[in-house]
Amino acid sequence: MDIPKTYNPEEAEQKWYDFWQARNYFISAPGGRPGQTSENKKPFTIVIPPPNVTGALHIGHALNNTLQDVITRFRRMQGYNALWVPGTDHGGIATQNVVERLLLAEGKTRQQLGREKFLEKMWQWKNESGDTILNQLKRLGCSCDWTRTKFTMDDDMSLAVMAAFVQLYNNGLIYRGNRMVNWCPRCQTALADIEVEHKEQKGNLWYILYHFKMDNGRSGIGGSHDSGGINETGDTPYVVVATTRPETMLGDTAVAVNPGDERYKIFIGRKLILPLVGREIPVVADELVDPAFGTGAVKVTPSHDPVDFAIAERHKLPSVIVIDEKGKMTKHAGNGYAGLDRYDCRKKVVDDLYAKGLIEKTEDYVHSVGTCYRCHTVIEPLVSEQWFLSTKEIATTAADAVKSGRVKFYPESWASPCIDWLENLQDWCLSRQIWWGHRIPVWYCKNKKTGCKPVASVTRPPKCPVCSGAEIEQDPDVLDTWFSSALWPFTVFGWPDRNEEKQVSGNGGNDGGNDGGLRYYYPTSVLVTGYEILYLWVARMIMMGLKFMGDVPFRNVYIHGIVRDIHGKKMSKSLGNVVDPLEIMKQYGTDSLRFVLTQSSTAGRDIQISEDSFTGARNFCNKIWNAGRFILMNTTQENAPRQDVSPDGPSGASDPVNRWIISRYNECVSDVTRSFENYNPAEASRRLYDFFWSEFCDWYLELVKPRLAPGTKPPSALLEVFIGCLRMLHPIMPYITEELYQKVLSAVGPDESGQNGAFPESIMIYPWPSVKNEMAYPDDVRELRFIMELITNIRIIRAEMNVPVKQTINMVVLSHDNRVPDLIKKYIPNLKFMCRVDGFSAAGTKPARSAVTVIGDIEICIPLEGIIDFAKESARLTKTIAAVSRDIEILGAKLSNEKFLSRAPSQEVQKIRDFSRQNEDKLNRLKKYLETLEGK
RNA sequence: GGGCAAUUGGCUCAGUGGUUAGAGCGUACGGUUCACAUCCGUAAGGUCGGGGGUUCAAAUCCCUCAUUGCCCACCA
Repeated sequence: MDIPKTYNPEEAEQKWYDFWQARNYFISAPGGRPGQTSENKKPFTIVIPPPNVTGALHIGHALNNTLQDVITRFRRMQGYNALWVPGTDHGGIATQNVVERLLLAEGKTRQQLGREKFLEKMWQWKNESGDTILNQLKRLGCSCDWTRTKFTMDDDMSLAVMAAFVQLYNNGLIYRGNRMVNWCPRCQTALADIEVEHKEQKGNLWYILYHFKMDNGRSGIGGSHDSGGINETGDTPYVVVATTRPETMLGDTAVAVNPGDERYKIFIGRKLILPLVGREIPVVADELVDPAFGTGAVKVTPSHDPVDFAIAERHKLPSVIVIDEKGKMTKHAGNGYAGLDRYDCRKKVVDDLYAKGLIEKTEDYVHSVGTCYRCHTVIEPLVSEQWFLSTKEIATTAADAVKSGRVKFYPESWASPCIDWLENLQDWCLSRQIWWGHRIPVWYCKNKKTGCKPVASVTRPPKCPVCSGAEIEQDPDVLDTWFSSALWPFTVFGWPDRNEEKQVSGNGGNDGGNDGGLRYYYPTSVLVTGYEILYLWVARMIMMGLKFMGDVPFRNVYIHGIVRDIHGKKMSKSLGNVVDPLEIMKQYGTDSLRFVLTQSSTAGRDIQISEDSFTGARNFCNKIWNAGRFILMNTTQENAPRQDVSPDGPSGASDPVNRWIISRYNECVSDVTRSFENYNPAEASRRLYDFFWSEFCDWYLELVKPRLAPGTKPPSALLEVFIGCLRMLHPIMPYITEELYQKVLSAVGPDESGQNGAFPESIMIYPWPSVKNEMAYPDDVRELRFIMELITNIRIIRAEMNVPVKQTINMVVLSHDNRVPDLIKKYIPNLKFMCRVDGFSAAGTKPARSAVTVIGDIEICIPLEGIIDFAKESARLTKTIAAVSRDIEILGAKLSNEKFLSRAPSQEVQKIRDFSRQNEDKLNRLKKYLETLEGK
């Protein structure tokens, strides 16, 4: 077969992706995929963390989706009815912002367009570019069931969101209230607490004088202020308050102190005159005030600070709104300030206070300010009427589910932050003052006189259902985009419509995917996601899943980190350190990208990569490719095996080399399977890399070469183990494995029956390799290990003694084992191979027997028998004994080498003696310990 | 202020009580007709952040300190 020297990814990728899709391999229904007879397979389900429709595939998506695909493909091969549900999220504010920016480029705003027209634009944009990221996922090889693709604002999905809202509303868990919320002045909407990002910012702490109202009515401004927080010495006593936001003082309605603070006790209840404004405000006592901060007296601005809001509620203080929803000062800010931007106003207030001598001092102060997670504008806390979800009850249930292990986290360390968050959760502000999203399904009676209560309903009632007559209007706000996301694990399966249907039958019929399979697929098996949306999304899904489905949405959560550049910096366009997965796929192949991401993804930890990382992966692809090339060059229709790995192949059982590689292969299967099952694909990929390259290629293929004389059949293990490796590599590197597998298929050709025997039509549906314990050959493994060590030692000695490669030498091998001569004959039977191993290539004229001569035994021998017998009591101890006894074996080998090294420096000899002594010590201590055990 | 994670060779990372602590990249030396120079062979390079403890045995478990990063919090 004519195979190019290097693997060409681009050629293979599109071809095989189309091939898989054409055969419906990705499709899953409760009864299996179309054309598949129902086999009572267990489901294995993943729902995608839906990327925003705005998204273009970045490296984070690539990591997230590669991991999901690896797990899905693995489980599918393992015999599960594997389903990976794809979809996209409407992305609320983020998406609206994108379109608003586009509009702005045309010089328009959404307000100018109006709600209806603007939404048309949104949909138009969504329809044009919303599939971009899904197509990029296909490029990445994702084996999603595309027939189930969902969008959070699809009609059925929207209805489900409405239904969820109405149910919560009717359960009394959703309420409308005037509360302090995080307001983004740029996005012009409320945000949930979790959507606020806190950033350290340099600022100032201004110490402002608030004078007491004098009995005679004077405000006392202009008095002396040479002392600290309180001044009563002059005729104008005052209190000093510290603030980082002086502009909010215009809305102050009190000054608060801690009730236990002796300094201020006598002032509680007295009146102050608010500087610049002249309003009378009281001094109140509240526990929330920290006496140690600033002066211990705090200004209270109920409208613009959450703590102050709470204080005001307790003390029934009035509130004055001085900042509006655009971040500008209101008319209540007073003359000279109204209409100013909040920061301009801050400056002016400070200037004015200075001018009046009312600022005691200014300190530099670093504090964290809340910013909008979508546009990074500084949040303004504002009181406004919003919809809230009361979370206490459902969050507690969710926390319990995590505590009891109904949801397991990988790594476990993420469980407790999740529990903590749930247990301290404040009510969730659900409403957003934007247009793109699920409009809140609450309807108000237009007839104000009747005083009808608002009604929540999935569909629009024709008239007000309360007074059954008046026109109605819908609440203008939309729901937080994360509300629909929280419902995702069951709405994608058709909730609520099919909630009841399939409960009894369990394994529903094969109706080609019309049935969402809610009860069959839910709870899903695993959620794969980054830790950055643990609270935003994961915790909320658990709450909603338990609320609506009565069970957790997923049994396992695999948390991965974020991808950083090689210096540990976050990737960003402005830093220019972005690794573009599309570019990587183009340059190195999709499999290289997937391999790097899989291999470096230790659960829960960030990974650092640079473009260089992909060179190694590409080389690995090429290694696989060339191993395949070599094997295919030796495979024909006549000599090909037609079954899974077996020692009974034509020349398999008779040759210890094959028994060795089969044993090692079996160990590899066992390890890799366990790693995948434990959600550790990184470990699996490293194990495969090592086995394939360092054992299969470096040793087995080299050992096999001399056995491939023209006219002989290659050992069946050669092809069988190779295919086995391809199968295990397939979840990680789907394309190259399929490409090579297909080449094998055509080399093998159909058997007598006209079929490919045991070989399925695609590696994707080839059942996962099983461990065959009956094919473990520990004796052969031990012997081969010895031979490999021997050959390595010969290489070392040659290199150390600067023996040119082409020069043949006489070697003496010392061993304590008199089977060694036979072993060497057995494994290195002919001259050609010997020369290869030794690095002789051209001048290998001497026969093997004179190149390697074996004599004698080693001198060092410490009796171990007694201890070993005793140690049988404990496997752990046996392991230790094995370790120590091996120390001594190696010591023997080193001492043997010493004889070769006729010019070995005395230093080296000393090293060996030290080593010997250390091991004797180790052994003696162990002996002692064992004796004490025996005594007990 | 609270919490979590990390600290292993020049770099990026594996390694959750037991063989001589591993790999990739980088470095040095040597090698290509015969699957692969996207390759092969060999080497150098680590007192596993510091200190203390538990243990026959510690990179691994405990305590403590240090440094870095992240998350949370009503840092006025």
